[in-house]
Order: sequence, then structure tokens, then C-alpha cells
Amino acid sequence: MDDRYVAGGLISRCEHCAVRNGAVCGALKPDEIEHLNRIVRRRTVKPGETILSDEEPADFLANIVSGVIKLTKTLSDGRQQIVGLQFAPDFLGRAYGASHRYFAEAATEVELCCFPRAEFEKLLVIYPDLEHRLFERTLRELDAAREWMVLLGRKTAEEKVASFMVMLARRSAIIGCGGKDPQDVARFMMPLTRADIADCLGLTIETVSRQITRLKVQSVVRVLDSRSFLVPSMDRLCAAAGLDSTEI
Amino acid sequence: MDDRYVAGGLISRCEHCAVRNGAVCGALKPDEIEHLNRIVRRRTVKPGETILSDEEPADFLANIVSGVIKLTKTLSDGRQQIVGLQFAPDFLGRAYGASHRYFAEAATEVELCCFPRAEFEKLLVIYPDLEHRLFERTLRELDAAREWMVLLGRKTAEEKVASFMVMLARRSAIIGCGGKDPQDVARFMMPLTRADIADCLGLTIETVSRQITRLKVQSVVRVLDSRSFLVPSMDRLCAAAGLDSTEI
DNA sequence: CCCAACGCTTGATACAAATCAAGGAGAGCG
DNA sequence: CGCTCTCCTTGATTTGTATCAAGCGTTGGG
Repeated sequence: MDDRYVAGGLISRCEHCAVRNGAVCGALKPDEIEHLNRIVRRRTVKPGETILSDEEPADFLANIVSGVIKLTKTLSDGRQQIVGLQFAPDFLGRAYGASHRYFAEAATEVELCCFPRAEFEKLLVIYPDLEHRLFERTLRELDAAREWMVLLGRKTAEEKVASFMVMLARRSAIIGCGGKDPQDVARFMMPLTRADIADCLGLTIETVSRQITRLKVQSVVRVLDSRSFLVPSMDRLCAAAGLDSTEI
Repeated sequence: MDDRYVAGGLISRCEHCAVRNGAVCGALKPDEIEHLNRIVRRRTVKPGETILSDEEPADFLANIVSGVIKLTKTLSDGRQQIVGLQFAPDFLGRAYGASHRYFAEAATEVELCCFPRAEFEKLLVIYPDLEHRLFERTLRELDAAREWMVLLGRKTAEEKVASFMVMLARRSAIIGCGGKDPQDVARFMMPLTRADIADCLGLTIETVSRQITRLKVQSVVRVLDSRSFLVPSMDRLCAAAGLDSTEI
């Protein structure tokens, strides 16, 4: 199997990941890559399919090669909250304690690079640096979760939707379509349905739709089609999101 | 210095912590305790004082010996959200990356057991198990944050207040005041003001106050005084919190 | 002692977002 | 082609929570 896929984001010589994750993705030695190649298994998941459930223990962990995964929690009466989004080249799964406390569901078509749990835990012993990188990742996930708590608890519907767009633009934008400042113009795809956005933001689909319309009317974003957007000024979008320039 | 205080929750022979944190708190060898005793420094913080700021890098990490610490984030216009509460014997501070992304403020009088950052990072090298325990802790914090996201995004004001009481009762209750089932009667102290509760739950103080009154009228809780509560039936409180028995 | 400050509660009113309801655009299919 | 289905938008109405406002009890200081 191609190193690029073994790589994903966590264990990686993959250029893409190295750029995105900087120091976390230290290069592995050839024999380590070789080792990984032997235990890894590729898998493709269709949109809407469940990848991990909170009921059955997960027997694998995975690098996300492409696509978007929703981590969801659902109350007994059906109210749902998305507690995390994972994009390539994120890492899916918990190293310790096999059981997940939430569902992982494919939001788009997803390609995974799976490590059987038992094998992966052996890796943790063999390559001590691996646990450290997992730890760094978990710290960043915690920061993101806490950032999101501010959004859920204290932002208005318009700020929530704008913040969501900022997050997406930053994570997946094709930046700088001709403008002199690369921050000036960002185009991005929306990998989620309105229902998913609502579950992310603690809103209803109608409110999400209305707020997108409002941002469109104010010319904060241009809606190319319901799944792709253009941001004329990142600063204005950030202002609508209630973020000052100092923030992430 | 007494081992109990060196211990806190993270690095510990402390019985209290061992009970609360189980396997995470492996016993240290006598020379390790000795090593810790040499670098640790005790500190007391008054309610309302800032312990860590997101502006200046933190030069220390700490075990919480007693008291409650709020982790807060504030938007530029002053709206505030509490993104975490830490009780004794939790661990305060980030191992990697000195800068905090939030404020840590004493909610009550707090006693800390501080490790200078430089010394602590040497410890991480000397005792590899230490990083692992920190990692486990971080995973639990992440779970708690995601649990809280469901509350912030999808629960009603009444469910939020009831959930908050469940959390407090579980973390700090004097359980089983005479009832045959230890789950039957729980009494707990409220270490936070109404304003803090509101900032935790994404509500206003007025709404918090009204919902506490509602729970009182429904006899879900008895208000002994504005800072202490009695829960006649944990099951009823959980029902009011929108938690089924299977949940945390 | 009085007075101000603080934390908390309660009431009246306003408003943002939910809910209820209808319809349009596009995809897939017989 | 017509059909259904899903996703999305928009409008009318309701409702839960915020906001504004007043007052109570306790604490601490002059």
C-alpha cells in the first residue's frame, strides 16, 4: 500500500499532513513504514453509514484519508448534537478504552486507513513517540471542543452560522482566488446538509437556512449553490461570527 | 511536605485520589515522591482571583488540593462561557504548549500544589508513565466537554440546571444520608454563584434562579439554603436532566 | 447604627429561535 | 414523461429565554 495512505495524519511521511500538522507528524523510518503497511487495511464508507457506535466496542482505529466524519450524541428523545467533525487527515478512535462515548458517522463518502486495535496498541509500545503525537492531537481536540462550547452557549444564530463557515473556510478552503491578499477571497464546499449544520450548532434547519440567507443578503457570503460558498472578505465573515482578529 | 499534597490527583499515593481515579493514579516509588517533594510549592488563591490567563504563558502546572476552579472564555463584548470546572484532586495546566487558551479563575478558596513548568517537563522525561496518566486525564476531559456540548446545544433551561446538579451531586455529594440505597438521598454544596452557573449553562442568572425554583416546586430538589441542596431521589433529578439511567 | 454592595428572587415585557406549514428545485426511477 | 423523495427555502405563529425592573436578605464598613 502507498505510504501516503498509511500515513494519514498521525503516522506519516505524507506531505499533505506534514503541511497541515507541522511538528506533530514526524517522519518515520523506512522499517516503521514497512511495519505499518503490513497491518493497515483500507476501507470505504458511504455517506450516512455508521463507522463507530457507542454500543459495540471499536475493534479498530483509523486515519481518515478523505471525507468528513460526524461525531454525534443523541438524547433518548432523539435530539441530536454533533460534538465533533473530523476531516482528512485526522485520526479516528480512542487509543485507550475501546468503547466510544459517541457515534461516528460518515457525512460524505469516506476513505479510511484502519489499524486493528490490538496491532495498534503494540505500535504504541514499539514507537513511544506515537503516544505523544496522539496526546498532542487530543489536546487540540479539547481546545476545539471548548471553543465550540462558547459558540453553543453564548453566540446568536447568525454568529453560529458565520463561525461555522469560518471553521470550514479555514479547514478546507481553496484560498486566494486571484485576490492580492490570500485572505481576501475564500471559496469552500459545504460537506454537510442543513440538518447536520443544525445539529452542529444547536439550531433547527429552518434557522440555519434563514441565517445563511441573511448572510447572503448582507453580502457576507455569496452562495454559489447550496453546497458551495464564496467569502469576499474573511474579515467581514469573522466580524459576523463574533471573532476578533486575535482569535483562532 | 506531606505526600498527600504532593499527590493531588495526578502523581499520587493519596488514597482519596486513588479511590476517585482508579488505575490512573499508580503508586510512585519513595524516591519519586522524594523528587516531587523537592520541586513542589504550595499556594493559596482567593475566590475570584485569576490563576492562569490566556495572555501570559503559564510558568507552572498544579495539582488542586482543595477548592473549585473555573475555566472561562470570554467574547470581545463580554459574553462569558465556562468551558470547564476543576475540583480537587484534578490537575491544572497544559503539559505541552505553555499558553492557555482560556482563563483559570478560583471559584472558591483554592489550595494548589504547583510544579514549575521546566521541572515538570523534566519529570515527564524521567517518569514516562506520567505522560500516559496525563493523556488519560485529557481523554476524560474531552469526554466531559463533549457531554457538555450536548447540554449547551440541545437541552432546555430546566434540563440544564438539573444536569448541573447531577454533575455536582456526583462529584461532591455526601451520599446516602440514612437511606437504605446510597443513591436515594444526596446532599451537595453549590460552590458557584448563580452568575457562574449561568456562565456554565449558557443561560442568564434570572433563568437559573427561576429553574431552581421550578425544581424546588416540583420537589425534585430541596433548597436548604441558596448554596446547599438535598436531592430526595437521584432518579427524579436525572429524569429532569434528560438523562436515562444508562448515561453517565 | 445606617448605608452601600452583593447575591438572589420574582414580575412584566420583548424578542430570537422553534414550531407549524407550504412549496420549489433537483435526483433517481419506473 | 410523471412520480416520489430528499433537501432546501420561506412565511406565519408560538414559545422559551433574555431583558428590564424592582425588591429582599445578608454582609461589611464608616
